[in-house]
Amino acid sequence: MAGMGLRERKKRETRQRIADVAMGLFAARGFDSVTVAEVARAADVSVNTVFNYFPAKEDLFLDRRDWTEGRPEEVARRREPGESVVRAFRRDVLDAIATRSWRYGFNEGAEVFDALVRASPSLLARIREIQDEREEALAAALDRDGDDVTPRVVAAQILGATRALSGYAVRRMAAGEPWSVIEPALKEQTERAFDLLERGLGG
Amino acid sequence: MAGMGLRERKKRETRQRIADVAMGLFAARGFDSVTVAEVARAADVSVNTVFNYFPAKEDLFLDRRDWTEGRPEEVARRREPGESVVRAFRRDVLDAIATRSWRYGFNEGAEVFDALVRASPSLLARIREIQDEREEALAAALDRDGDDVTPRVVAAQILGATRALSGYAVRRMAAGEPWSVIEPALKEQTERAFDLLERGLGG
DNA sequence: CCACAAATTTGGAGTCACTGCAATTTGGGT
DNA sequence: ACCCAAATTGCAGTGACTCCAAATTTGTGG
Repeated sequence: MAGMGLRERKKRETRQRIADVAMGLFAARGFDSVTVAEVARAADVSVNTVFNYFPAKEDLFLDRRDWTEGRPEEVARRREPGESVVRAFRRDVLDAIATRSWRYGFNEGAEVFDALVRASPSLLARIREIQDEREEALAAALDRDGDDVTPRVVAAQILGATRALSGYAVRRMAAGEPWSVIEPALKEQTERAFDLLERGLGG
Repeated sequence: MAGMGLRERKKRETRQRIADVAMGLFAARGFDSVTVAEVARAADVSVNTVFNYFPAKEDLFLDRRDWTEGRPEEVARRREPGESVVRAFRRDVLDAIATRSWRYGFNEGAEVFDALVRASPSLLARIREIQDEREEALAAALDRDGDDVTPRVVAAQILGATRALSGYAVRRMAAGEPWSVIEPALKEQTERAFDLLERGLGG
Protein backbone atom coordinates (compact mmCIF):
# COMPACT_ATOMS: atom_id res chain seq x y z
CA MET A 1 0.00 0.00 0.00
CA ALA A 2 3.00 2.27 -0.46
CA GLY A 3 1.25 4.26 -3.14
CA MET A 4 1.15 1.38 -5.60
CA GLY A 5 0.70 -2.33 -5.64
CA LEU A 6 1.40 -4.88 -8.30
CA ARG A 7 -1.73 -3.79 -10.09
CA GLU A 8 -0.77 -0.17 -10.51
CA ARG A 9 2.73 -1.04 -11.59
CA LYS A 10 1.57 -3.52 -14.19
CA LYS A 11 -0.86 -1.02 -15.59
CA ARG A 12 1.82 1.57 -15.99
CA GLU A 13 4.16 -0.94 -17.56
CA THR A 14 1.54 -2.11 -20.03
CA ARG A 15 0.64 1.41 -20.95
CA GLN A 16 4.26 2.35 -21.43
CA ARG A 17 5.02 -0.74 -23.47
CA ILE A 18 2.12 -0.03 -25.80
CA ALA A 19 3.21 3.58 -26.24
CA ASP A 20 6.84 2.62 -26.86
CA VAL A 21 6.05 -0.13 -29.32
CA ALA A 22 3.67 2.20 -31.13
CA MET A 23 6.22 4.99 -31.41
CA GLY A 24 8.74 2.54 -32.79
CA LEU A 25 6.38 1.42 -35.50
CA PHE A 26 5.29 4.95 -36.31
CA ALA A 27 8.86 6.17 -36.57
CA ALA A 28 9.72 3.33 -38.91
CA ARG A 29 6.71 3.35 -41.18
CA GLY A 30 4.68 6.52 -40.55
CA PHE A 31 1.54 6.99 -38.53
CA ASP A 32 -1.13 6.21 -41.07
CA SER A 33 0.32 3.02 -42.43
CA VAL A 34 0.50 1.34 -39.04
CA THR A 35 -2.77 -0.14 -37.82
CA VAL A 36 -3.87 -0.30 -34.22
CA ALA A 37 -4.10 -4.06 -34.62
CA GLU A 38 -0.40 -4.16 -35.49
CA VAL A 39 0.48 -2.10 -32.46
CA ALA A 40 -1.57 -4.42 -30.29
CA ARG A 41 0.05 -7.49 -31.72
CA ALA A 42 3.56 -6.05 -31.33
CA ALA A 43 2.81 -5.03 -27.75
CA ASP A 44 1.29 -8.44 -27.07
CA VAL A 45 -2.10 -7.19 -25.95
CA SER A 46 -5.53 -7.15 -27.51
CA VAL A 47 -6.81 -4.26 -29.58
CA ASN A 48 -9.33 -3.56 -26.87
CA THR A 49 -6.58 -3.11 -24.32
CA VAL A 50 -4.94 -0.51 -26.52
CA PHE A 51 -8.19 1.44 -26.61
CA ASN A 52 -8.56 0.88 -22.93
CA TYR A 53 -5.43 2.99 -22.31
CA PHE A 54 -5.56 5.36 -25.26
CA PRO A 55 -8.89 6.86 -26.29
CA ALA A 56 -7.82 7.19 -29.92
CA LYS A 57 -5.00 6.10 -32.16
CA GLU A 58 -3.60 9.64 -32.20
CA ASP A 59 -3.04 9.46 -28.46
CA LEU A 60 -0.48 6.73 -29.08
CA PHE A 61 1.62 9.35 -30.81
CA LEU A 62 0.65 12.52 -28.99
CA ASP A 63 0.07 11.30 -25.50
CA ARG A 64 -2.18 13.76 -23.72
CA ARG A 65 -0.05 13.39 -20.60
CA ASP A 66 2.99 14.87 -22.33
CA TRP A 67 1.12 18.04 -23.06
CA THR A 68 0.99 19.25 -19.49
CA GLU A 69 4.47 20.77 -19.43
CA GLY A 70 4.87 24.40 -20.44
CA ARG A 71 1.20 25.27 -20.51
CA PRO A 72 0.72 28.89 -21.61
CA GLU A 73 -1.59 29.75 -18.71
CA GLU A 74 1.25 28.89 -16.38
CA VAL A 75 3.68 31.12 -18.23
CA ALA A 76 1.20 33.97 -17.90
CA ARG A 77 0.36 33.20 -14.31
CA ARG A 78 3.91 32.74 -13.10
CA ARG A 79 5.29 35.95 -14.54
CA GLU A 80 7.32 38.27 -12.41
CA PRO A 81 5.62 41.18 -10.70
CA GLY A 82 5.16 44.10 -13.05
CA GLU A 83 6.08 42.02 -16.08
CA SER A 84 3.68 42.12 -19.02
CA VAL A 85 2.33 38.94 -20.50
CA VAL A 86 4.17 39.51 -23.74
CA ARG A 87 7.44 40.01 -21.92
CA ALA A 88 6.86 36.83 -19.97
CA PHE A 89 6.45 34.88 -23.19
CA ARG A 90 9.45 36.53 -24.78
CA ARG A 91 11.52 35.41 -21.83
CA ASP A 92 10.01 31.95 -21.93
CA VAL A 93 10.72 31.47 -25.61
CA LEU A 94 14.26 32.76 -25.30
CA ASP A 95 14.79 30.43 -22.38
CA ALA A 96 13.41 27.56 -24.40
CA ILE A 97 15.86 28.36 -27.18
CA ALA A 98 18.77 28.47 -24.76
CA THR A 99 17.85 25.12 -23.26
CA ARG A 100 16.59 23.58 -26.51
CA SER A 101 13.37 22.86 -24.73
CA TRP A 102 10.71 20.58 -26.02
CA ARG A 103 7.87 22.97 -25.22
CA TYR A 104 8.25 25.08 -28.35
CA GLY A 105 9.71 22.41 -30.56
CA PHE A 106 13.32 23.56 -30.27
CA ASN A 107 14.63 20.21 -29.12
CA GLU A 108 16.93 18.03 -31.16
CA GLY A 109 15.04 15.82 -33.53
CA ALA A 110 12.03 18.11 -33.64
CA GLU A 111 12.18 18.02 -37.46
CA VAL A 112 11.61 14.28 -37.47
CA PHE A 113 8.65 14.58 -35.16
CA ASP A 114 7.31 17.42 -37.25
CA ALA A 115 7.71 15.55 -40.52
CA LEU A 116 5.88 12.58 -39.06
CA VAL A 117 3.02 14.80 -37.94
CA ARG A 118 2.80 16.69 -41.18
CA ALA A 119 2.53 13.45 -43.13
CA SER A 120 -0.63 12.48 -41.31
CA PRO A 121 -3.91 14.38 -41.63
CA SER A 122 -5.26 12.99 -38.40
CA LEU A 123 -2.14 13.94 -36.44
CA LEU A 124 -2.28 17.42 -37.92
CA ALA A 125 -5.87 17.67 -36.81
CA ARG A 126 -4.93 16.62 -33.33
CA ILE A 127 -2.12 19.16 -33.14
CA ARG A 128 -4.51 21.91 -34.17
CA GLU A 129 -6.95 20.78 -31.52
CA ILE A 130 -4.27 20.98 -28.86
CA GLN A 131 -3.23 24.44 -30.05
CA ASP A 132 -6.83 25.56 -29.86
CA GLU A 133 -7.17 24.30 -26.32
CA ARG A 134 -4.00 26.09 -25.32
CA GLU A 135 -5.21 29.33 -26.85
CA GLU A 136 -8.52 28.99 -25.08
CA ALA A 137 -6.78 28.32 -21.79
CA LEU A 138 -4.46 31.30 -22.17
CA ALA A 139 -7.35 33.59 -23.07
CA ALA A 140 -9.23 32.39 -20.01
CA ALA A 141 -6.20 33.08 -17.83
CA LEU A 142 -5.94 36.61 -19.20
CA ASP A 143 -9.61 37.31 -18.80
CA ARG A 144 -10.53 39.69 -16.04
CA ASP A 145 -14.06 40.85 -16.84
CA GLY A 146 -15.45 38.48 -19.46
CA ASP A 147 -17.26 40.14 -22.30
CA ASP A 148 -14.37 41.45 -24.34
CA VAL A 149 -12.29 40.28 -27.29
CA THR A 150 -9.03 41.58 -25.89
CA PRO A 151 -7.89 38.46 -24.04
CA ARG A 152 -8.65 36.27 -27.03
CA VAL A 153 -6.85 38.58 -29.40
CA VAL A 154 -3.84 38.72 -27.13
CA ALA A 155 -3.81 34.95 -26.70
CA ALA A 156 -4.05 34.44 -30.46
CA GLN A 157 -1.23 36.91 -31.06
CA ILE A 158 1.14 35.39 -28.57
CA LEU A 159 0.55 31.78 -29.51
CA GLY A 160 0.56 32.74 -33.17
CA ALA A 161 4.02 34.19 -32.71
CA THR A 162 5.30 31.12 -30.88
CA ARG A 163 3.92 28.87 -33.60
CA ALA A 164 5.67 30.92 -36.25
CA LEU A 165 8.92 30.64 -34.31
CA SER A 166 8.59 26.89 -33.85
CA GLY A 167 7.95 26.55 -37.55
CA TYR A 168 10.97 28.67 -38.38
CA ALA A 169 13.24 26.55 -36.22
CA VAL A 170 11.89 23.26 -37.51
CA ARG A 171 12.21 24.37 -41.11
CA ARG A 172 15.85 25.22 -40.70
CA MET A 173 16.55 22.04 -38.77
CA ALA A 174 14.89 20.06 -41.54
CA ALA A 175 17.16 21.83 -44.02
CA GLY A 176 20.08 20.26 -42.19
CA GLU A 177 21.52 23.40 -40.68
CA PRO A 178 23.39 22.93 -37.40
CA TRP A 179 21.92 24.36 -34.25
CA SER A 180 24.90 26.63 -33.79
CA VAL A 181 23.85 28.42 -36.97
CA ILE A 182 20.15 28.35 -36.27
CA GLU A 183 20.27 29.55 -32.69
CA PRO A 184 21.44 33.15 -33.18
CA ALA A 185 19.06 33.65 -36.09
CA LEU A 186 16.22 32.16 -34.09
CA LYS A 187 16.95 34.51 -31.20
CA GLU A 188 16.87 37.43 -33.56
CA GLN A 189 13.59 36.28 -35.09
CA THR A 190 12.17 35.90 -31.61
CA GLU A 191 13.07 39.46 -30.71
CA ARG A 192 11.60 40.64 -33.97
CA ALA A 193 8.35 38.73 -33.50
CA PHE A 194 7.84 39.96 -29.95
CA ASP A 195 8.78 43.49 -30.91
CA LEU A 196 5.95 43.30 -33.41
CA LEU A 197 3.58 42.25 -30.66
CA GLU A 198 4.71 44.92 -28.24
CA ARG A 199 5.06 47.83 -30.59
CA GLY A 200 2.46 46.87 -33.13
CA LEU A 201 2.42 46.40 -36.87
CA GLY A 202 1.76 50.07 -37.45
CA GLY A 203 -1.11 51.71 -39.28
CA MET B 1 -23.07 22.53 -76.85
CA ALA B 2 -23.98 25.90 -75.37
CA GLY B 3 -21.63 25.35 -72.49
CA MET B 4 -23.66 22.51 -71.01
CA GLY B 5 -25.76 19.62 -72.10
CA LEU B 6 -28.15 17.45 -70.23
CA ARG B 7 -25.23 15.67 -68.71
CA GLU B 8 -23.68 18.69 -67.05
CA ARG B 9 -27.01 19.92 -65.82
CA LYS B 10 -27.91 16.60 -64.28
CA LYS B 11 -24.58 16.43 -62.55
CA ARG B 12 -25.07 19.81 -61.00
CA GLU B 13 -28.59 18.95 -59.97
CA THR B 14 -27.53 15.69 -58.39
CA ARG B 15 -24.71 17.36 -56.50
CA GLN B 16 -26.99 20.12 -55.29
CA ARG B 17 -29.72 17.70 -54.26
CA ILE B 18 -27.27 15.66 -52.24
CA ALA B 19 -25.91 18.76 -50.53
CA ASP B 20 -29.38 20.12 -49.77
CA VAL B 21 -30.75 16.86 -48.46
CA ALA B 22 -27.64 16.46 -46.33
CA MET B 23 -27.92 19.95 -44.84
CA GLY B 24 -31.55 19.30 -44.00
CA LEU B 25 -30.71 16.14 -42.13
CA PHE B 26 -27.73 17.72 -40.37
CA ALA B 27 -29.78 20.72 -39.28
CA ALA B 28 -32.46 18.46 -37.89
CA ARG B 29 -30.35 15.85 -36.14
CA GLY B 30 -26.77 17.08 -35.98
CA PHE B 31 -23.81 16.13 -38.12
CA ASP B 32 -22.50 13.09 -36.33
CA SER B 33 -25.76 11.27 -35.90
CA VAL B 34 -26.57 11.30 -39.60
CA THR B 35 -24.84 8.61 -41.63
CA VAL B 36 -23.70 8.99 -45.20
CA ALA B 37 -25.90 6.03 -46.06
CA GLU B 38 -28.92 7.98 -44.81
CA VAL B 39 -28.00 10.98 -46.88
CA ALA B 40 -27.62 8.76 -49.92
CA ARG B 41 -30.97 7.13 -49.33
CA ALA B 42 -32.73 10.45 -48.80
CA ALA B 43 -31.15 11.88 -51.93
CA ASP B 44 -32.01 8.73 -53.84
CA VAL B 45 -28.49 7.90 -54.93
CA SER B 46 -25.97 5.29 -53.90
CA VAL B 47 -23.39 5.88 -51.21
CA ASN B 48 -20.71 5.73 -53.87
CA THR B 49 -22.31 8.57 -55.74
CA VAL B 50 -22.18 10.72 -52.63
CA PHE B 51 -18.48 10.07 -52.35
CA ASN B 52 -18.14 10.67 -56.04
CA TYR B 53 -19.16 14.29 -55.53
CA PHE B 54 -17.89 14.93 -52.01
CA PRO B 55 -14.50 13.58 -51.01
CA ALA B 56 -15.49 13.30 -47.35
CA LYS B 57 -18.60 13.53 -45.21
CA GLU B 58 -17.49 16.92 -43.86
CA ASP B 59 -17.63 18.36 -47.35
CA LEU B 60 -21.37 17.80 -47.32
CA PHE B 61 -21.55 20.40 -44.60
CA LEU B 62 -18.61 22.64 -45.40
CA ASP B 63 -18.53 22.55 -49.15
CA ARG B 64 -15.05 23.48 -50.29
CA ARG B 65 -16.58 25.55 -53.07
CA ASP B 66 -18.17 27.95 -50.59
CA TRP B 67 -14.81 28.76 -49.12
CA THR B 68 -13.54 30.73 -52.07
CA GLU B 69 -15.27 33.98 -51.19
CA GLY B 70 -13.44 36.49 -49.03
CA ARG B 71 -10.07 34.81 -49.10
CA PRO B 72 -7.58 36.73 -46.95
CA GLU B 73 -4.90 36.86 -49.67
CA GLU B 74 -7.37 38.79 -51.79
CA VAL B 75 -8.06 41.27 -49.04
CA ALA B 76 -4.35 41.85 -48.71
CA ARG B 77 -3.74 41.96 -52.42
CA ARG B 78 -6.64 44.25 -53.27
CA ARG B 79 -5.86 46.90 -50.71
CA GLU B 80 -5.72 50.52 -51.68
CA PRO B 81 -2.39 52.08 -52.56
CA GLY B 82 -0.53 53.10 -49.45
CA GLU B 83 -2.89 51.20 -47.18
CA SER B 84 -1.32 48.82 -44.68
CA VAL B 85 -2.45 45.22 -44.50
CA VAL B 86 -3.89 45.73 -41.05
CA ARG B 87 -5.89 48.71 -42.21
CA ALA B 88 -7.19 46.73 -45.15
CA PHE B 89 -8.48 44.04 -42.82
CA ARG B 90 -9.94 46.55 -40.45
CA ARG B 91 -11.90 48.00 -43.32
CA ASP B 92 -12.91 44.58 -44.56
CA VAL B 93 -14.18 43.46 -41.17
CA LEU B 94 -16.08 46.69 -40.61
CA ASP B 95 -17.59 46.32 -44.04
CA ALA B 96 -18.55 42.74 -43.27
CA ILE B 97 -20.29 43.94 -40.10
CA ALA B 98 -22.19 46.62 -41.99
CA THR B 99 -23.39 44.13 -44.59
CA ARG B 100 -23.74 41.21 -42.20
CA SER B 101 -21.49 39.27 -44.48
CA TRP B 102 -21.01 35.58 -44.33
CA ARG B 103 -17.23 35.79 -44.64
CA TYR B 104 -16.56 36.48 -40.99
CA GLY B 105 -19.63 34.76 -39.61
CA PHE B 106 -21.67 37.93 -39.07
CA ASN B 107 -24.65 36.74 -41.09
CA GLU B 108 -28.01 35.94 -39.60
CA GLY B 109 -28.20 32.41 -38.32
CA ALA B 110 -24.46 32.14 -37.85
CA GLU B 111 -25.08 30.94 -34.28
CA VAL B 112 -26.96 27.92 -35.56
CA PHE B 113 -24.22 27.05 -37.98
CA ASP B 114 -21.66 27.56 -35.26
CA ALA B 115 -23.50 25.40 -32.75
CA LEU B 116 -23.76 22.63 -35.30
CA VAL B 117 -20.04 22.81 -35.98
CA ARG B 118 -19.07 22.97 -32.35
CA ALA B 119 -21.10 19.86 -31.62
CA SER B 120 -19.05 17.80 -34.03
CA PRO B 121 -15.37 16.99 -33.51
CA SER B 122 -14.82 16.24 -37.16
CA LEU B 123 -16.41 19.49 -38.31
CA LEU B 124 -14.31 21.38 -35.80
CA ALA B 125 -11.24 19.69 -37.20
CA ARG B 126 -12.22 20.67 -40.70
CA ILE B 127 -12.79 24.28 -39.68
CA ARG B 128 -9.35 24.42 -38.13
CA GLU B 129 -7.85 22.96 -41.25
CA ILE B 130 -9.49 25.65 -43.37
CA GLN B 131 -8.28 28.35 -40.99
CA ASP B 132 -4.78 26.97 -41.23
CA GLU B 133 -4.87 27.02 -45.00
CA ARG B 134 -6.08 30.60 -44.97
CA GLU B 135 -3.33 31.64 -42.61
CA GLU B 136 -0.76 29.93 -44.78
CA ALA B 137 -2.12 31.62 -47.88
CA LEU B 138 -2.11 35.04 -46.25
CA ALA B 139 1.43 34.59 -45.00
CA ALA B 140 2.52 33.57 -48.49
CA ALA B 141 0.85 36.65 -49.94
CA LEU B 142 2.67 38.89 -47.48
CA ASP B 143 5.99 37.23 -48.04
CA ARG B 144 8.53 39.27 -49.92
CA ASP B 145 11.86 37.61 -49.23
CA GLY B 146 11.20 34.20 -47.75
CA ASP B 147 13.26 33.32 -44.75
CA ASP B 148 11.62 35.40 -42.06
CA VAL B 149 8.93 34.89 -39.44
CA THR B 150 7.38 38.30 -39.93
CA PRO B 151 4.76 37.40 -42.54
CA ARG B 152 3.64 34.38 -40.56
CA VAL B 153 3.39 36.37 -37.37
CA VAL B 154 1.43 39.08 -39.09
CA ALA B 155 -0.90 36.57 -40.73
CA ALA B 156 -1.47 34.82 -37.42
CA GLN B 157 -2.18 38.12 -35.70
CA ILE B 158 -4.67 39.34 -38.25
CA LEU B 159 -6.58 36.10 -38.62
CA GLY B 160 -6.42 35.59 -34.88
CA ALA B 161 -8.14 38.92 -34.43
CA THR B 162 -10.83 38.14 -36.98
CA ARG B 163 -11.48 34.78 -35.34
CA ALA B 164 -11.86 36.46 -31.99
CA LEU B 165 -14.33 38.92 -33.49
CA SER B 166 -16.35 36.20 -35.18
CA GLY B 167 -16.52 34.34 -31.92
CA TYR B 168 -17.61 37.46 -30.09
CA ALA B 169 -20.45 38.06 -32.54
CA VAL B 170 -21.61 34.48 -32.55
CA ARG B 171 -21.58 34.27 -28.77
CA ARG B 172 -23.84 37.29 -28.44
CA MET B 173 -26.11 36.08 -31.21
CA ALA B 174 -26.39 32.73 -29.47
CA ALA B 175 -27.33 34.58 -26.28
CA GLY B 176 -30.34 35.87 -28.16
CA GLU B 177 -29.34 39.52 -28.37
CA PRO B 178 -30.70 41.40 -31.37
CA TRP B 179 -28.30 42.54 -34.04
CA SER B 180 -29.13 46.15 -33.37
CA VAL B 181 -27.58 45.76 -29.94
CA ILE B 182 -24.68 43.63 -31.06
CA GLU B 183 -23.59 45.72 -34.00
CA PRO B 184 -22.33 48.84 -32.23
CA ALA B 185 -20.51 46.76 -29.63
CA LEU B 186 -19.01 44.61 -32.33
CA LYS B 187 -17.77 47.67 -34.19
CA GLU B 188 -16.17 48.94 -31.02
CA GLN B 189 -14.52 45.58 -30.37
CA THR B 190 -13.25 45.56 -33.92
CA GLU B 191 -11.63 48.94 -33.48
CA ARG B 192 -10.13 47.81 -30.22
CA ALA B 193 -8.77 44.60 -31.69
CA PHE B 194 -7.18 46.31 -34.65
CA ASP B 195 -5.83 49.09 -32.49
CA LEU B 196 -4.04 46.38 -30.54
CA LEU B 197 -2.53 45.07 -33.74
CA GLU B 198 -1.46 48.46 -35.01
CA ARG B 199 -0.19 49.99 -31.81
CA GLY B 200 0.91 46.84 -30.05
CA LEU B 201 0.21 45.27 -26.70
CA GLY B 202 2.92 47.29 -25.03
CA GLY B 203 5.94 46.07 -23.11
C1' DC C 1 -4.29 -20.82 2.11
C1' DC C 2 -8.90 -19.92 0.28
C1' DA C 3 -12.68 -17.83 -1.34
C1' DC C 4 -14.79 -13.56 -2.91
C1' DA C 5 -15.02 -9.02 -5.00
C1' DA C 6 -13.13 -5.77 -7.98
C1' DA C 7 -10.31 -4.53 -11.70
C1' DT C 8 -8.22 -5.94 -16.29
C1' DT C 9 -8.11 -8.20 -20.28
C1' DT C 10 -10.08 -10.41 -23.96
C1' DG C 11 -13.08 -12.13 -27.93
C1' DG C 12 -16.73 -11.30 -30.79
C1' DA C 13 -20.16 -8.92 -33.11
C1' DG C 14 -21.37 -4.58 -35.03
C1' DT C 15 -21.23 0.44 -36.93
C1' DC C 16 -19.48 3.78 -39.93
C1' DA C 17 -16.45 6.28 -43.16
C1' DC C 18 -14.14 5.39 -47.05
C1' DT C 19 -11.68 2.66 -51.10
C1' DG C 20 -11.23 -0.19 -55.31
C1' DC C 21 -13.19 -2.66 -58.88
C1' DA C 22 -16.11 -4.67 -62.13
C1' DA C 23 -20.67 -4.45 -64.03
C1' DT C 24 -24.48 -1.67 -65.54
C1' DT C 25 -26.96 2.34 -67.01
C1' DT C 26 -27.27 6.72 -69.40
C1' DG C 27 -26.32 10.72 -72.48
C1' DG C 28 -24.13 12.52 -76.65
C1' DG C 29 -22.56 12.32 -81.23
C1' DT C 30 -22.73 9.98 -85.66
C1' DA D 1 -30.03 2.76 -84.32
C1' DC D 2 -25.21 2.35 -82.61
C1' DC D 3 -21.12 3.18 -80.10
C1' DC D 4 -18.13 5.53 -76.77
C1' DA D 5 -17.39 7.65 -72.63
C1' DA D 6 -19.01 9.28 -68.47
C1' DA D 7 -21.92 8.45 -64.46
C1' DT D 8 -23.93 5.30 -61.32
C1' DT D 9 -24.19 1.25 -58.84
C1' DG D 10 -23.23 -3.17 -56.07
C1' DC D 11 -20.04 -5.68 -53.75
C1' DA D 12 -16.34 -6.83 -51.07
C1' DG D 13 -13.03 -5.08 -48.38
C1' DT D 14 -10.17 -2.17 -44.52
C1' DG D 15 -9.57 0.20 -40.33
C1' DA D 16 -10.93 2.90 -36.25
C1' DC D 17 -13.81 2.54 -32.67
C1' DT D 18 -17.91 0.82 -29.49
C1' DC D 19 -20.63 -2.39 -26.67
C1' DC D 20 -21.11 -6.40 -24.16
C1' DA D 21 -20.42 -10.58 -21.89
C1' DA D 22 -17.08 -14.04 -20.66
C1' DA D 23 -12.53 -15.04 -18.89
C1' DT D 24 -8.39 -13.93 -16.26
C1' DT D 25 -5.81 -11.58 -12.79
C1' DT D 26 -5.09 -9.19 -8.44
C1' DG D 27 -6.09 -7.43 -3.72
C1' DT D 28 -8.32 -8.60 0.65
C1' DG D 29 -10.50 -10.65 4.70
C1' DG D 30 -11.04 -14.74 7.12
